Formats: sequence, structure tokens, C-alpha cells
Amino acid sequence: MLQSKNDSILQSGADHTYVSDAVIRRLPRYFRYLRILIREGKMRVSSGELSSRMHITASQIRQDLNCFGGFGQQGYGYNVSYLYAKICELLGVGAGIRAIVIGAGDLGRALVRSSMFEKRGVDLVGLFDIDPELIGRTVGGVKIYDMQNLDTFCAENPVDMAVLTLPKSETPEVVDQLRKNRIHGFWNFTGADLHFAEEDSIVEDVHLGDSLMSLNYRLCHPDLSESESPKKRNGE
Amino acid sequence: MLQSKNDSILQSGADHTYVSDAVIRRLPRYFRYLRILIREGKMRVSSGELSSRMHITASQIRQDLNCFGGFGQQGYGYNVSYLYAKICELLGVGAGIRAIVIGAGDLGRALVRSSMFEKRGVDLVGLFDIDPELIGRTVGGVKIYDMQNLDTFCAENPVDMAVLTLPKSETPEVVDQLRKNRIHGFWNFTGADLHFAEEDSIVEDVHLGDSLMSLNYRLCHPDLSESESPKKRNGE
DNA sequence: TAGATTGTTAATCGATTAACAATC
DNA sequence: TAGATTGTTAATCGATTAACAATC
Repeated sequence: MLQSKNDSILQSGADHTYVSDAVIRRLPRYFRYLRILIREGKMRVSSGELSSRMHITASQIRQDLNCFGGFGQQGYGYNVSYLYAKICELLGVGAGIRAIVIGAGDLGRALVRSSMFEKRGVDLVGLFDIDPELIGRTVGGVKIYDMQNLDTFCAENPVDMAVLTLPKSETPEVVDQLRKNRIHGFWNFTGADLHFAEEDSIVEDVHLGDSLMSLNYRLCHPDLSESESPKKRNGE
Repeated sequence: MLQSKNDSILQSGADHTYVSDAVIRRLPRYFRYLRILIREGKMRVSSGELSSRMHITASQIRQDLNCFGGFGQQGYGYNVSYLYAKICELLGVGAGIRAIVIGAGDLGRALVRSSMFEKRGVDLVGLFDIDPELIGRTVGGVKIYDMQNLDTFCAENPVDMAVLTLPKSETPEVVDQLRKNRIHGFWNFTGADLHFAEEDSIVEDVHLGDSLMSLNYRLCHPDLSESESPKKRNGE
């Protein structure tokens, strides 16, 4: 972490009111589209233009951004690089979040080798496994450590987040251990249900299987769902 | 496909009305929890019990299931194996959906080697790449074909779905080609924006980066979001 | 029959969209 | 100034929850 051990990463503009999950989940999309605008050299963008690019309403864009403050200017729109900087700040890009990956299987290695973390300013500081074949090797510039050394590692290196790609059955136990090591963010690919008595941890579940099945559903029922939504039937 | 080429996989109980996306996305969760109940040997389950296991309201469970018909029985609850069978049917498990994976990179190979598809009754019939090093090899029991032979392959083997794990930049072109080969389901990991003039294709986007960033956000703003929702503040 | 639990209607809640006054 | 576009309030829409009659 960039801060001293007792300093929290956050507490930037901590006076804002409640922000709904729906809004939070759209922030990364804004982040992506702003990067495109920057790459294109655009200096300014209106909610209207973003709207047609992103296929969401201009109204929603203005509402979303206003949850965090007035980032735009009437009559002008939004300054691309300013808005981008603000959104990066909100999303903790450059906050020096440090992550480890638990499980150096196919998925763990695929994630580590991707530019996933680097692109978003997350520092990957270690990969852990129990397989002696893997321990000591390096994947995507990240060293694979023995799970047995997890506690020692965490004592020496502050870690904010653990990416869980280990077998489901071993997950609850390992998560307990990680929490004892003061890790409170979990990117959970295991399918294990993580619920805690104390609300001191944050879990983001990724259920690839669920995603696949929702596609299956829509493939098997093309006339129902979405295309037949009430709005569209009435000739939107 | 199990059916003859002109037969669609679906058209089971095609008389039901509109089902919202929110409901569809919960179906796979029901599928998962029912499997657990089966494994535990439970014959019957009430919306109340499912509710406490799944951490959603019993009311929602009854509403969701009733979108598709009366699967339960008053005073008794739901018969686990019957409900499971119904949900499998809805999700196309056992419908013989056939899939190919485009891109035999880390992610493509990881997906193919997982039990992801098998568990959900999706037949993985091929993996495609342009790398001569990879073509001809076999991963997780699936052969890697040359992208150049895609059209020929599709002409000979009916395919319902393509899993896109190729580079973003090449995706739009490849998707056009796949659509010409009458593939209309896309599980899209590329980050490319897929929008079609004709509404004849179904896209399920997986943005792992977005998922990671929403975790980042919540890690950086623990006091806002979720835990501070209006409901909880009023002492739910 | 009495108890349990669904199916379903009605009430609530929250998220999205529309509208427009403020202002650059 | 006139035109453009935000910030923000009000209206709409949809999803969730509560309540209860139906019924096994």
C-alpha cells in the first residue's frame, strides 16, 4: 500500500450520500468509454454524445455522474480528461490497491497473465498455491508462493484484496485465514457462498456458469425476454 | 444439435408472457441451490427454506417461479426433483446446445478445460485459433481447428453458440462471419461492443475488468454503498 | 379438520426517464 | 445575447415485498 499500514486507502470525498449498486456498476463502463474518447483525442463530451455511444439515456448519465458531484459545465458538457480523472479516483485507479491471487490453476494463471490488473492500477503482489510443482515458478511476472507461507507473506506485505480461484470446498477456510490477515476484499470465482457475521468484508462474486446459463435461456426462448419487453411491444 | 437442422431447440411452453431479465438471471441460482438440495437428499423444499439458504425473500422465489407456471403445491412446497427438472428445461440443460470457442489463449483454454460446459449440458464441439503452434492440438478433449476452416466446419456441424475469447480488435469481423454461419448466441469475453441491426442474435457480455473495478470502488468507499442503503440505515 | 404453504393481488420501494430551470 | 447543455426536480416505470385467499 502507498499509505502507512494504519491508513486506509480511501476517505477521499466521504461526505456523499448513498450511491446505489446500479450506479456503481456503471462506473467502470464510463471509465472504458472515456478511455476511448481520450484515445480519439476528444477534449469534451456531452451527455448526449456519450448516450449514443453507450446506448444508455443522457438523463441516466447526468444522474449517475451527479451522485458524485458536478463534473460538467452547463452549455459545454464534460471535460473528458477531468471526468476521466474523477472516475479513476472513484474507482481507486492509482490508489495502490494490492492484490494476491489464491490458486494458480488455469483461471488464476490466465488472470495473472492478462493485463486486467495493470490496466486498472491494481498491484498484483503474489500468487499462492499448494502444488509443489508450481511453487517457486513465476507467471506473468508474479511469483507463486506456498500457501503455507501466506501468513508470513501478509505480515510483511500489506494486501487489500484476494482473488479467489481455488477449489470451492477449500474456500471458506482460506477466506477465514485471509480475513485474519486483514484482507477484506474478495474477488470470488469459486462459487462458494461467502457471508460474514461482521460486515467488514466486501465480496464480488463472478459466476461464469450463471452467465452462460442466462445465455442458454435466451437462446432457447428467443421470442420471450428482452425483445418482447412491454416497452418494445408498444412500439418504442 | 439433437434436432434436424431446421428445427429450433426451443419452442417448449412458448405461451408464457414476458419474463424480465432480473428473473432470468436468478434462474441459474435456483439451479445451483436445487442441485445442493438433491445432493443432500431432500425431497421437498418450501420457499421459506430456500429463502434462508439463498438470502432472498420467499416472496421473490414464489413470484419468480410463477413466471413459468405453478411448480409447487399449497401446503406442501416444491418437489425438489420436479422443480429441478423444470428449471433445467427452462435453462436448456439437455437441449443439446452446441458451442465453439474462438480463441485458444489462456482464457479460452481455461474455459475449455473447466467442467463449465459439461455441467450445464452444453456440447463443446471445437476450439478455433489462428496460431499454427496450437492448431491440431487438443485441449480438455476438444480439438483446436484453424480459423480458416471455420466456414467448412460450421457447414458440417451445426453450432448454436460461440464463446468469444479472441482479441477485441478482431471480434466484430469474426462475429459477422459467425452470424453468416447461422450462429446467433455469443458469450462475449472480448470487451468488444456487439450491436446488430437485426435483432437476431443474443449476446452475453462478460466484463471481468468491470467486475474488478466495482470491487475496487467498494473497497475504497466502505461506508457508502450497500451497507449504508436507505433500508439498512432505518434498521432493517 | 387444522396447519402449512403456495399462487396471486396489492402496496411499497427504487431506479429510470422526462422535463425544465439554471447557467455557461 | 442566443444556443447548448448541465444539474435537479418531478413523473413514470418496473421490480421487490407484503399480505392473504385458495387449497393441499
